[in-house]
Amino acid sequence: MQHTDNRIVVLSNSTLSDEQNARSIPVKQSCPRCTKGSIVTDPNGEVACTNCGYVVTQTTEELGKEWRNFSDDGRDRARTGAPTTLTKYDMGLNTTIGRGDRDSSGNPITLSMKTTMHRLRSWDDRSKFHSAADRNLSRAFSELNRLNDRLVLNDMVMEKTAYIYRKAEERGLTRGRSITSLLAASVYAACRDTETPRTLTDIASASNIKRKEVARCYRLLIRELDLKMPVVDPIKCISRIANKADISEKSKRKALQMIRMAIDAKISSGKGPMGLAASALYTACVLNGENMTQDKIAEASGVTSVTIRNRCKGLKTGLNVEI
DNA sequence: TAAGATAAGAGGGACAT
DNA sequence: ATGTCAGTCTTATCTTA
Repeated sequence: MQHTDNRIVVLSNSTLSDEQNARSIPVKQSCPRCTKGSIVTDPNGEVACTNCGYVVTQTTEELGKEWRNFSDDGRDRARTGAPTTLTKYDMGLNTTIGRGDRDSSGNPITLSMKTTMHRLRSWDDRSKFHSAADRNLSRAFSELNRLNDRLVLNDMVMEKTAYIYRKAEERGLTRGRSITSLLAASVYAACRDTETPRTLTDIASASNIKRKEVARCYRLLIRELDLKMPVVDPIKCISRIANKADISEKSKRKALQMIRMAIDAKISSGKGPMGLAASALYTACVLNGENMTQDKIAEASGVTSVTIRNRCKGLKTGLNVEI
């Protein structure tokens, strides 16, 4: 809210920062109507004149309870049901005919009414999927739940996956492709986007789809939906591998330092970040005299020991490191 | 047993046709 | 659209210390 001379401009609270809000609500201001009383904000958030009761704002926040009571005994405090989510084909906003066999007054319903209700319920269920797209989404999201069981994804990734899949469905990318592979690709994209550490191989094995198929669909999504993915940072890979392989803090720091040098020396471009991180860690361990084999790091990082050796060669020549 | 070397092959990106 | 090419990464196998 803003007071300018004797005009009062009411602004939506959301357009103001907290600081602005704090500054713009006056403690005392003379009333624009009676000019005798003063405008104050009462405990309920209502801004009104103390003399004539003139309310100067209509956009006060509701400060009372936000739940409602749907039962007689007052204990069933409900809000508005489950939150909406993109991971349901109808965003969780459906209505269903219940399965109870009593009417609204609690009396048992007759047998003929029971069969009628049963028939109505069937048709209600059948009419749920309004389009092929709804059916597609419904199947995709039940698949998503299965994947979630195996990959343990958080809500953020789930919602992001659903968002990406919906976009893909809108663009007609589902035509001629299996739901599962496109969904797996969406999951991978969501993981990449939220920087959740899941490899293509993880997702491929969880969804029983060949790695290259998931990769192909993933690239399709990136291309068709213009998705911008954060670049996988070898520095982030370092701590992941180090944790998995139980590598000391000292070697971790050393590896980080080497990665930074490698990036500066421009010998990192075109190389897989995991291989780079793995080789830096291995080299760091050797330099610190830690007992660590290439195979252990290879296992922890998901690249082969051959790759580690090749990257090590590059690091040695590029950074003049002697082992 | 770990490390290193080598070979063959897969798959994708860049580029030319 | 299709083919070629350089470069990366993988699997497999063998040698060396």
